Amino acid sequence: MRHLMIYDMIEAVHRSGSIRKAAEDTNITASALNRRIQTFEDEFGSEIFERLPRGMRLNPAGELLLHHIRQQRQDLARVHSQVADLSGVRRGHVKIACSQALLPYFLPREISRYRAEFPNVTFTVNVRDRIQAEQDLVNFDSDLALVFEPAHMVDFEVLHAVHQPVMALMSTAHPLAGRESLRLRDCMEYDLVLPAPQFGVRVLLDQAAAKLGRKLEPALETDSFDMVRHFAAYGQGIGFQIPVGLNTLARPDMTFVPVSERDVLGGDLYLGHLRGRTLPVAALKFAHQVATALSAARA
Amino acid sequence: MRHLMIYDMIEAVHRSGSIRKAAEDTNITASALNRRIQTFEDEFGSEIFERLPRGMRLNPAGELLLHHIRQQRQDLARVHSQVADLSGVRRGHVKIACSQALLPYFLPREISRYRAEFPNVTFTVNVRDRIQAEQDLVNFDSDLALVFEPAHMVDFEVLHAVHQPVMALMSTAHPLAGRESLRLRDCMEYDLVLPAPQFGVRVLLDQAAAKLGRKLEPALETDSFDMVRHFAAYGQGIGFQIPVGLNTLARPDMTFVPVSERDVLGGDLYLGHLRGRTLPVAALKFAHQVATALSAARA
DNA sequence: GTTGAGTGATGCATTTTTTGCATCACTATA
DNA sequence: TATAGTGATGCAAAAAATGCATCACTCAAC
Repeated sequence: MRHLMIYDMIEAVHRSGSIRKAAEDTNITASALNRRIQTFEDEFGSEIFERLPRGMRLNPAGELLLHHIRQQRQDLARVHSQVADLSGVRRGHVKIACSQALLPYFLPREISRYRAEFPNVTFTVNVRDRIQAEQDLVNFDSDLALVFEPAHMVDFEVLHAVHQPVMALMSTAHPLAGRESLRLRDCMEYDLVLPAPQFGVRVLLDQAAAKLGRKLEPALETDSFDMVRHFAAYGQGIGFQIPVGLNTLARPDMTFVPVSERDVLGGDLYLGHLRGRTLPVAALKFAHQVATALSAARA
Repeated sequence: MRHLMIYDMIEAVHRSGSIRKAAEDTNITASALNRRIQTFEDEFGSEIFERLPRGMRLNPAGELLLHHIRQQRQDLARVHSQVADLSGVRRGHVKIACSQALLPYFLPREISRYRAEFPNVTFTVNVRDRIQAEQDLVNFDSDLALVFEPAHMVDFEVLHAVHQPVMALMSTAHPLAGRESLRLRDCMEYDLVLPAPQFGVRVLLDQAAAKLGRKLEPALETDSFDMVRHFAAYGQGIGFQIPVGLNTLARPDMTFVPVSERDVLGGDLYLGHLRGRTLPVAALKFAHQVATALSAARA
């Protein structure tokens, strides 16, 4: 798409903040790039960059244009994807922003299942918290977001939602292993290993503890869900996670016990995309597969 | 926007159905145009035109692309409009598809009121029936539609709706002139002048007559609302129209009497745009003005 | 202050791309 | 079977984009 090169150039200047740096990324001379920008501004009818002594910065007009550029590029990708689908071969690239819990089991399984059928579709997966994920959609950095307990949902259009109770995880040797269900106050008798306060599971647990007039004092607090699992597996601590982040078969040395909904209500896992967007076929069909898988997993 | 020239060329070829004809419209040689199309198809990754012995026709991939082109052009117009608004001067072009009833009084008044404040905004007004209006929105041929009793409303996003009772119009000399309200069967004693069957007002009247077990037999049936008004003014016939298509001041020789809602329920006049679209500032603000005017007129 | 390293802008020669002309191969229609 | 329409293409000319060298300017460090 040679005729859209100017858009790449504008984005490059925006990213690097200077024509000279952007020129390197674009494999072009600074003078050529400079004149492309100038010519474009002439045609566009107004400047899109502020000229600062230290470089270039988008002005408000440029910000509006940038959003248009991203949107139109995404829509072109959608067209490409649909055209490929016309000829029976599904092609495309799917960008996903997701909560950490989806990383270890769920997404790898779903992606490889999908790629078994459509090997020409490639994926990008980025870990994003509840706020960043939505921002990613707005900036067209991601096609799909899969988020536990999202924050705003303003620009978020829900494709599918499933309820996720909070599960306690522990070594099979743990005194509480084998119970059908756990009360939160039972857990608090033992060492706790909790995700950092910004994560959805932690927010739910904190709220539940507050309701009991208690405060959770974790033995280990981490921003890595991997760490939570491993510490719970080898130590005597109790970790917490939602079902989609767990896999019974993969961890015979661990037990997963639901925390009673009388204490912790659980939260919702949302699959969605940017409000009003038309997804490329590849992304849309993957979303359907994920939605089906989520429903099946719950049952 | 030189870099979007290729899109104009593609549309030109699509419209004229042949490279040679399109070349004339584009002020370019057929050979140059031909090679631009070929180069584009190479970059795009698939052909977008079928080569027929009699010319070129878009293939399915081309249809998808064409829709993208129109959409992105409209979105660029939106950006331009918003950028102009940034500098305080509102610029832009507003394309309106509307029912015939809006033409004589309502739209001219609103457009000139708007242009008094924003003289740099220009307008296109096209008369479209209830089905065509929605199609216009889908093809990005119109920004706004103002339709009485729309048909599908699938791709139609409603900005505003007002109820419009059906009014009977007649010369002040007509025997029924001066009544506060009319029953449909009273009208049927006299010559009727009705719009053609596809129009909203007619549909409502036909339904009402059917409910009475009668069938309307107009003395004059026409697809021109102008004709309805004039015939009713000079002859002894009774015409029908919705309030927004009438202006008491402009026609002292005519009387407008509401038809009882016990017979004819009236219909709704909808203002809207293509579902999911972001309108240019010029169009959006005009829509607000129209919405306000419609509400005020009803009161 | 002075200096130096960074910025964007610009004149000019060179390279690349686009265009126009002439012509070919093909196909319906009369 | 002639004819008038279609798209495709080789080649030279025109136009556009690029690269190099350099200017004018700002800001931070000395």
